[in-house]
Amino acid sequence: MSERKAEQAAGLARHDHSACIADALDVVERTCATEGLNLTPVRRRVLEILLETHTALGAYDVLERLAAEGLGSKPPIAYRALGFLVDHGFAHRIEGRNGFVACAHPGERHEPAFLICRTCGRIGEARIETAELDRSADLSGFEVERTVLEAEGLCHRCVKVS
Amino acid sequence: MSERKAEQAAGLARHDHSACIADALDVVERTCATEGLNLTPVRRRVLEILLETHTALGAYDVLERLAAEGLGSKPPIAYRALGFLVDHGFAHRIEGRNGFVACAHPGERHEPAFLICRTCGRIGEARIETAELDRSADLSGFEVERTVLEAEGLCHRCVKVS
DNA sequence: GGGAAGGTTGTTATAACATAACAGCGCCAT
DNA sequence: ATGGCGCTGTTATGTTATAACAACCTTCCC
Ligand SMILES: [Zn+2]
Ligand SMILES: [Zn+2]
Ligand SMILES: [Zn+2]
Ligand SMILES: [Zn+2]
Repeated sequence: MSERKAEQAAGLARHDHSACIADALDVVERTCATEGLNLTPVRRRVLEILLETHTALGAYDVLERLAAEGLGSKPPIAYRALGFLVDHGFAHRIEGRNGFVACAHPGERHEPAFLICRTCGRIGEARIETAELDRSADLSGFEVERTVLEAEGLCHRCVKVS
Repeated sequence: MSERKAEQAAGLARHDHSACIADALDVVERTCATEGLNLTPVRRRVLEILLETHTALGAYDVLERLAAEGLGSKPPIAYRALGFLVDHGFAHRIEGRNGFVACAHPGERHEPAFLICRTCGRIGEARIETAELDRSADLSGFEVERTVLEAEGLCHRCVKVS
């Protein structure tokens, strides 16, 4: 340990969001192409909807958008598309909010960690760090398969305001 | 950093569970006494119910038990008691399961981390380690207030079986 | 072509989780 | 005694998620 560099969480800092969306879509399209995944119109549209904002959207929020566009109006439509995106790492579920965000690092194998602003709802995605938990798990003979790490607090903007 | 010792997660290892329950109840009772908290019959009973098992119970599981004992039959009864326990650190919410567990370290100020077995459902509670996340948060100017850390996998028993 | 298999969508219905809002009651301090 | 406060009781409703099955399409094989 020691000199590993932490990096800024993606999504919270000022950035070119149009490029952010275009890049993500591009990576997901390529990944689906090379891995034989079927990025259907509904799935693609749900990804676009998630990409519009760095906040967590509920399945029913997404569904409302889909319905307005004639792409489906029943819960399973939204849940299935979201399930596809989450299963393949193109989106993540935010447990603390019963919601979903587009992945900020699609195509890179990673375990995500989130910084969630309780005021404005914006979410930054970092990479995970669980060294001590892993040690604790080892001691218990526990085999970790998946880790949920969500930090709630105030983003740089909302800290100033409060 | 460096020589900090990781500890085994509480709850997964073999232990004297009767003592585990009695100790927890005792600590909570003392804490309530010294802090002027009102550990009412419903609240105490809900804590006991949670303490019976190191797995996550849903609010409706708890409610069923309460109802069978004539202590209340409507959702708010369970949610309010669970809310009290969580607010004062006597129980924790497990986001990934929409459930609740009794705290394994009541009375000690701590941020919990959980090891959740996907097969048997047992949950171990460790203390948290988020050094790198905190660094990442700092870089983003993010002020962390609360952290959810839940690792899912196989406990030592279930690893052997599979 | 016929037809089975697999994958996606469409739809109904219901399950599971959570809270708003208000009424009533006991306690206790003014 | 009465007004405030904290807790419980209750109704009603809101929100999130899934089971189950029907319909349709493409692919692939006979
Ligand atoms: Zn962006
Ligand atoms: Zn914010
Ligand atoms: Zn125990
Ligand atoms: Zn297990």
